[in-house]
Amino acid sequence: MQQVSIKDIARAANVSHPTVSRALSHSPLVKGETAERIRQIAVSMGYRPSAIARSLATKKTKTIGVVVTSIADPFIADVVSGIEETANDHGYSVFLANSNANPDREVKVVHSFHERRVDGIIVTASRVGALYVPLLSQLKVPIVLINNQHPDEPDQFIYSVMIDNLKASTQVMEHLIGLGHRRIAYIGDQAGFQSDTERFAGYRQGLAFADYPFLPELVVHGDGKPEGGRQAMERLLALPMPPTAVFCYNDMSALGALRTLYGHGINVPDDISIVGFDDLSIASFTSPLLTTVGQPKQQMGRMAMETMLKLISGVDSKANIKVEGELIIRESTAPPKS
Amino acid sequence: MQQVSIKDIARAANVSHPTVSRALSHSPLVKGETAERIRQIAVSMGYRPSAIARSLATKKTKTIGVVVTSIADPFIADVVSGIEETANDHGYSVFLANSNANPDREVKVVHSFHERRVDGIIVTASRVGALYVPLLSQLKVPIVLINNQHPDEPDQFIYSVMIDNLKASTQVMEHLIGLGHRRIAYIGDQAGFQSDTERFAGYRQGLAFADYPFLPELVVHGDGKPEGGRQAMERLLALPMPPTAVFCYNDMSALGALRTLYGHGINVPDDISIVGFDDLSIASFTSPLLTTVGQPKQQMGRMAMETMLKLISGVDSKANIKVEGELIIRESTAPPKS
DNA sequence: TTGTACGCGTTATCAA
DNA sequence: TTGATAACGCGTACAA
Repeated sequence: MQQVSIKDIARAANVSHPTVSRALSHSPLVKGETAERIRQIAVSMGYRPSAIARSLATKKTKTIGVVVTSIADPFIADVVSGIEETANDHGYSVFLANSNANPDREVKVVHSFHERRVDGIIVTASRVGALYVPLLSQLKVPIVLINNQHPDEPDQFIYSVMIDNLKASTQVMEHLIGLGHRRIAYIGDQAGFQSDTERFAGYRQGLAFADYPFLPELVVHGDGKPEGGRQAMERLLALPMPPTAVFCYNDMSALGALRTLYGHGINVPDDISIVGFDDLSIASFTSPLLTTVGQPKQQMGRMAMETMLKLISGVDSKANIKVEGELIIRESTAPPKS
Repeated sequence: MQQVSIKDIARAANVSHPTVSRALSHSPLVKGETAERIRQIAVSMGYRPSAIARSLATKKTKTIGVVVTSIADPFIADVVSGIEETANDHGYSVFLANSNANPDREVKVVHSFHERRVDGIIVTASRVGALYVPLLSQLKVPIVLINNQHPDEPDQFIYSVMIDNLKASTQVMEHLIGLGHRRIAYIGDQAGFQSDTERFAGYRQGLAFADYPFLPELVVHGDGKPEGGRQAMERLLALPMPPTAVFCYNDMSALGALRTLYGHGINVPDDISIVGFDDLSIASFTSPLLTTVGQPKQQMGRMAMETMLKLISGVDSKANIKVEGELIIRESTAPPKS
């Protein structure tokens, strides 16, 4: 008899298992005195309830599944950290699964979560969300998306937490324009990602507000990673008239851009200003420190989990939560040279 | 009847539940013909087995618990990614829990894993391992530690995967000395961490091999994070005779050191060479690119999980796996000036 | 206030 | 090759 069960305790305490069960869950139905005695015996026997058996009986597992495209992505890691913290505080455990943005794997992961009867599923930064959202809603468990890249499909079962990209990127443009920049470039992500689309819209809106012309040659695309940013920046430098400031889709791209400029001996921010997006922790340790848009990453995770808790308990919650970014001005932006 | 169970299938197929169970697990005991029919019905009814019920019956959950000090630590995130991948490939799901290096929380987490009856526990970079290792071994589930910071206590239940710090840091010293450096500083972590102790030992060994004197003033301590590295570097610069090369305990510290040097207008590597340790992805996007020691982070995660799988299946495994680091020479190291 | 009896959805052990 | 029946550890009506 490896694991001690309530029956063992019942035997030791000369009561029935239900009484033990009640005593341990602090039910008012059991006499305080005996309840106390039972609890002491439980502790002395090193009893730990089986969440498995409990789940089978209650039909609740107190677990939630978290799908990420990659846990090695620092942005996502922060979000997950917020989810996990809140979950743990409320007695929930989190299953973590990597999808690698691979549709087959995503389907597999969702099935696995289903079989484990998770009480809810949180998906972060799903790029192929559209593919399996229908699959998800079949499960009839609450689903919360964080920074969903396909917010177009309206589904009453889907809740989301995302940043207000438009507003934040408009602020970036105001900052740059306020410094006196006119030739401002945009290094985007691949086409079709909602966050890129929205940030780009902010870029154009900023230009429009200032009555500056939109110059298509100043818009190049990377891949959201340093390498793409590097190449995109090379293309901008090859222009007959390069920009004096560059607004990068995210910090990772900005890192690549910074790298290219360093390689060309171009000084940031004296020669060219750079702005990122995300405020990854590295942004505070580049040289120069990166001006960027901070997203409350951990908090977004917390909010997603709080939304989840409400949904699980049957309370309705705001379907689409928008959080605000914060422009963090550091060292990579300055007025243009002349 | 929300969830369809094997009983529902049994009814639909006019057989008994055990037969359904056997058919679905491809038992040879059931006639191929009926088995096929049962499986089709199962699919058409959208059946998904309940891992909960299965676990209760089999006493195996096919889950493992992963304790991390912080999932936002990029090193750990990579390791976890390796664990998760391997786990998933073998039908295991992973519970992720943050301990924040907080002993109370670690104990809570371990209890939670116990209650969920995980088949094994992997702990990464535990700094307070000593505190709850006894607690862990009580559970009688396999435990694998990754980069345990307290490998001193020999416990037959504990398995580990760690990097050969001594060897790697000796290589770092050989590289630096080979470039012609004589005044080489060491920026360490806080006292008591095994990896710091070992890397520091490599530092001294490297010095000894070259017959260079060990100069205590060239050893300063950070906190393993950029801020600590920054301050440590300031202290080194304040020396009457600053070093020409600095070996940093890890990349995060090196980032801080780089930052300080940038602030002082000191060129890396022309004026001072810098070496890190870990090869975090940022190391390939600093300016200049960081010379560092690569650790097979994902692979360490995979190896830990593979060890776990062996232990779970009763096969014994190597108790202490040491993996080798790899010196990656990039741009932050060069011969000293004169 | 406590005990009896049953159910949760599977697997396992028999016997048929 | 299949079907009864029990078992896993807990929660919960219902009865006492």
